[in-house]
Amino acid sequence: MNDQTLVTDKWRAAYAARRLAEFTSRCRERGLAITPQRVAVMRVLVASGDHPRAETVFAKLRKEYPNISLATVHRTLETLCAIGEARKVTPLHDSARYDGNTAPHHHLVCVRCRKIRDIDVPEFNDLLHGRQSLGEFQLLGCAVEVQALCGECRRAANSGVRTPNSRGQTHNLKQRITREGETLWRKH
Amino acid sequence: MNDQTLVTDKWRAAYAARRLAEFTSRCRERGLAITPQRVAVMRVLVASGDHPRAETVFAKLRKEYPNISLATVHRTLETLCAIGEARKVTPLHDSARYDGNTAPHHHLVCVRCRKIRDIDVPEFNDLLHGRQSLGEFQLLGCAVEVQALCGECRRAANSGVRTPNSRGQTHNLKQRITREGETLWRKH
DNA sequence: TATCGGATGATAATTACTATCACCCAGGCG
DNA sequence: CGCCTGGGTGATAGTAATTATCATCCGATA
Ligand SMILES: [Mn+2]
Ligand SMILES: [Mn+2]
Ligand SMILES: [Zn+2]
Ligand SMILES: [Zn+2]
Repeated sequence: MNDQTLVTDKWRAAYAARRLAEFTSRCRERGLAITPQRVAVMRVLVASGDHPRAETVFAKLRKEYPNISLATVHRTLETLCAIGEARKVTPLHDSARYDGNTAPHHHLVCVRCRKIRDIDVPEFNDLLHGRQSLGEFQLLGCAVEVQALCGECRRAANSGVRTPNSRGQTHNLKQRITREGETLWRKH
Repeated sequence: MNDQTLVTDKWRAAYAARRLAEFTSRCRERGLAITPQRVAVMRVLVASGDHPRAETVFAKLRKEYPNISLATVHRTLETLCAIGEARKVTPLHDSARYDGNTAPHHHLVCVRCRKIRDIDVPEFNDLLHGRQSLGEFQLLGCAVEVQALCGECRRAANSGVRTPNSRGQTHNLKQRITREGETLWRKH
């Protein structure tokens, strides 16, 4: 883990050009219409090395498309994630989750119901190998989040219920999800 | 990384008892008042193995303290994090952050301004060693989040500006923080 | 036990989405 | 190329999760 581990702007620029070139055909494959807004959101996102939030993408787009709606930006970003053209860096961002366990440990997270279990993998506790800094950054620690499907959700997924957070053309169906193990209903 | 990596309920029960026993003296050291609400939030949190959200803690507390306020629960949970008696599993939960880079990579996050930089550490890409499951969970992947302080924030921290998210006795001072690199002002 | 500053409860305000719905336009068809 | 049609969009209302405000309370110390 040396300074080369920081991804460079140069790499990203070339990567962005390639991804953008493929984008319209990817939409066509998926049956998604190629609208100026959709392309623009993709272009701004893929050109950003800073993991922007919807507001930030919106702000950049407004200069070019003064009439674009923030809702469209939110929708489009979720669509891009759903078709695998983007990812959310913050899959657990919907509400803050607290932990009384201050011992060093890591987490196993069900991507569907967001159940979180503690795991203790000694190997994960020294991933930084005592390294104190990386470029301009002073390193403080690291957290491993293992994405998984819990038993309950695996069964549900197999029986054909769609996974949550996969926004698509059908926003109007209710889905059973569990949050922290409690069962509740949420619109999607 | 075998099944023993899942932390057991038994371990947690013993751990919870110990943490709770130390709690009042820890508050005293920090100059924090020992209120029934504060102790109760700590007790519920440390007894929970499920990384609850504020609402969930609130629901459990209400049975015992019908008059406790949800705001108090939010405040107290943040206080516990600030003094190191708890941690937030979701440090980036405040707004969704998107990434146009779908190549496998991991992230370096400034804990203060929430800048996120890509890092590519080949070693991090095989932490699961091809393992497909853990207990009831089907493993899908994993993400490493390296917590750090960026250069700008390190300088700010050294010059005595308090870190964000450290709720304490002084909620009423404004702080300069940057979000995704943009500079903005936020009340605290 | 009196004092006082931090803590709390009630509630208003804010932030970040998410739903609704009328209208629009991309893409298939002739 | 000019209609059709359903997904896409903009405007806006609604919701969930905090966060701020402030009068009142009460734990800590003297
Ligand atoms: Mn934990
Ligand atoms: Mn990234
Ligand atoms: Zn699950
Ligand atoms: Zn920073």
